[in-house]
Amino acid sequence: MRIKDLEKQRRIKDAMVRLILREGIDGTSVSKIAREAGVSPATIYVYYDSKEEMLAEVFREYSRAPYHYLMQRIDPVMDGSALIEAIIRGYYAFSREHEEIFSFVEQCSRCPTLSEYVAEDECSCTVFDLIHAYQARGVLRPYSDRNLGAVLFAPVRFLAGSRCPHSSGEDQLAELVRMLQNLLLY
Amino acid sequence: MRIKDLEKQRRIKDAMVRLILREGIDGTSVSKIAREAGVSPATIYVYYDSKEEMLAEVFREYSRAPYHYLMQRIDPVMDGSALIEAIIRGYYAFSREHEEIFSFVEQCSRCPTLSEYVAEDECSCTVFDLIHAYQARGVLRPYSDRNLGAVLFAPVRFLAGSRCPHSSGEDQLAELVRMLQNLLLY
Amino acid sequence: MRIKDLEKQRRIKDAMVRLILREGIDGTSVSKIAREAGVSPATIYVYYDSKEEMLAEVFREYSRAPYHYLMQRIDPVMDGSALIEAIIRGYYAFSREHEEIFSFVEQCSRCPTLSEYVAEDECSCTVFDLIHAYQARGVLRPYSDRNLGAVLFAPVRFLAGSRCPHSSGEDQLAELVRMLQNLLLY
Amino acid sequence: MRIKDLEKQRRIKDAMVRLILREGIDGTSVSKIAREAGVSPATIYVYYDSKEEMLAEVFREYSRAPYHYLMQRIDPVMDGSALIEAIIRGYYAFSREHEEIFSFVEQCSRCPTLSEYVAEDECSCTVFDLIHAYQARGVLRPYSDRNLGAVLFAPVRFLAGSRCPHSSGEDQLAELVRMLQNLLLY
DNA sequence: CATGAATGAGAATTCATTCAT
DNA sequence: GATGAATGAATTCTCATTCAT
Repeated sequence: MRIKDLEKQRRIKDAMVRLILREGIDGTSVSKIAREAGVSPATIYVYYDSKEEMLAEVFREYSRAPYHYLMQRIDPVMDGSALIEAIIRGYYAFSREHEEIFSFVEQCSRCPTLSEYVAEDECSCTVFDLIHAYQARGVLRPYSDRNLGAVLFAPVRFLAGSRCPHSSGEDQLAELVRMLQNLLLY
Repeated sequence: MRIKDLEKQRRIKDAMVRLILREGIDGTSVSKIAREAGVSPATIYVYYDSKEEMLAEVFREYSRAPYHYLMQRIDPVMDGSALIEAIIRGYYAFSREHEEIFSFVEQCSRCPTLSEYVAEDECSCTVFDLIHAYQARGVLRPYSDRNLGAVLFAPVRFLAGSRCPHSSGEDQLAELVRMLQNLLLY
Repeated sequence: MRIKDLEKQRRIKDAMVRLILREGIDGTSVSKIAREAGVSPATIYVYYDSKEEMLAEVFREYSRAPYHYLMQRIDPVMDGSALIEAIIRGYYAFSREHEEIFSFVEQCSRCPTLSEYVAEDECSCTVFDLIHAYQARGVLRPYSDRNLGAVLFAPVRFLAGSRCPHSSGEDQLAELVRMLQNLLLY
Repeated sequence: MRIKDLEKQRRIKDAMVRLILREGIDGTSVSKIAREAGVSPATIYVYYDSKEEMLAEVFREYSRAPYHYLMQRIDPVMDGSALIEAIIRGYYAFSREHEEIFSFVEQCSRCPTLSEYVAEDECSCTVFDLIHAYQARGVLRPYSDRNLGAVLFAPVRFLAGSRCPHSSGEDQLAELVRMLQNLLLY
């Protein structure tokens, strides 16, 4: 027997995510994925039981990705101001550097049949562990996790999603950082 | 004759939006819409040239809906604090009362093939006209429109989209209102 | 709209039955049926909800066919001897003249997923009404319906199914007729 | 080594026959058989050249099974009456005790692409050798083999195949035995 | 205007089989 | 001998759309 080719599975996953960025979840078929990945449609079913399961599984996996990326750019000795800046900029940077993953997760989150596979707050939990520490030290105001998530991540998602040509992304982001520092720091 | 026509078109629109809430954009076909609306598939093509155009047209129309709804609940003589509360609560109320429309617009916004049909800021422009007035009067801080939109609407969209059973929506919302009042008012 | 073409439905049914005679139930696919019928595969789904339902429906319909055919060749004033001969020969004649239907029903009857759609005795009930009359008049021995069915029809089915080149079908049949006359008449 | 091989082949055969009872010949695929047998699909091709050949080979083998079973329950010193009873009851008993094999053979017999692999009369030849002896001794009437086969086995096959809940199988069978004794004995 | 019938193209998935180990 | 991976071809079925009435 041939051993399972993890490299092949990666190609399938990448192809899927790339296609979904280009053509949307509803424009992405198993055969297109197969063609893009350079395998036979049947091969995809060696790795996943169905299209739905494939989406769900990859969705689950990639949901954590931005927060993971984020955490690698955060140093726990930062002061509160730097922390907020790092979160905002890190999250935004991820959306730029991993556009396909970002768009993929966004689309899955909005899809009624998929959204229930992933609980948003499980993905971001390590970030919140960190935030809780800053709250405990009296650096960050003690807002609830959901609202913190709402004001920290949702606005960046919005900026990332709706590209606006007549405004510099940098200035935009800098302003947003300031706003959230005002809001969240003592 | 005219009334009957509009009535039929409305049934089609409603059916589509209802279906998309239930089964997602990629689980919604023309025949299903026709069945749900109680018309023939062919009839849909009397009113729209193609599925894509139908989605785009209704997307365009409904994109404005939440902001329109909002404006009806706002009185220009409110003070800044009440204004922010009205915006947050109004937007949230819309997401509750018109769940299908809300979910439909969300899904279309994330779909690469559809999102370009609608420029987000055109939808909310009347709200921003109002906000500009409050900014001019020195009531609201002079943040850029994009960031204002980002912090006012995106967080509510997030709360509306990710139903969280173990937290009172009301408390959540009240806190968010306070946060944004702190952030945006002088 | 075009009106439903009963002629087209007949072509589909005929094509299916013909194919199943030639290639067996497991060698018969929807596309093959469509090609044989000269329609598009999709058209088949205008008339039937699924392949399974199509088989079941036609099976149900054709299960009665041999008995119906039989009854048309029987005259209630026949004596018992002639009745038995007419039943045997009529049933056999059907198997010759409608080979595809005969084989189709046989195959469906043996298929676990289909056989439950049709109760054998409902198909032959009019024949048994007749037989009961002859039994009541003391012409035919009062054997149970199931065993009567078993000895009247099953042997003919067997002869019809296993073509035997080195024996004249006619002599065979004549002997079988005599046997059953001996068995069933007083 | 040898034992292991035969044991594996047996598992494959059993799995196939079991599946065909449950899901019909057209619902039975090589992979399903492999899963049911606990082997790899590829392993099946170690023992058989193709699916078709596997079916044919097992069909050929199992076609003799009921008659073989039968012969073990028959004592050549029985009188004619007992012989007939033994044949009917033995054949019926086989259909009960080896339901899968019985159904498998039935399905294969009706399948145009398989039926030609097996000549029915070769399977039952030892039974007919016996019958011929009884005929020569003037115990059984000298009907032709085909018609004898037709009235002895086909009716039992019919009873075995169409389970009838509202009639005792035992009474049914007893009556059938009597009928055939009347018919075949002097 | 309205429609059910019809369909070519394509969807997801499974098939029988072969390959590489 | 035995296997899981891999696949081209085929499966059932749905899709968006058009046609004829």
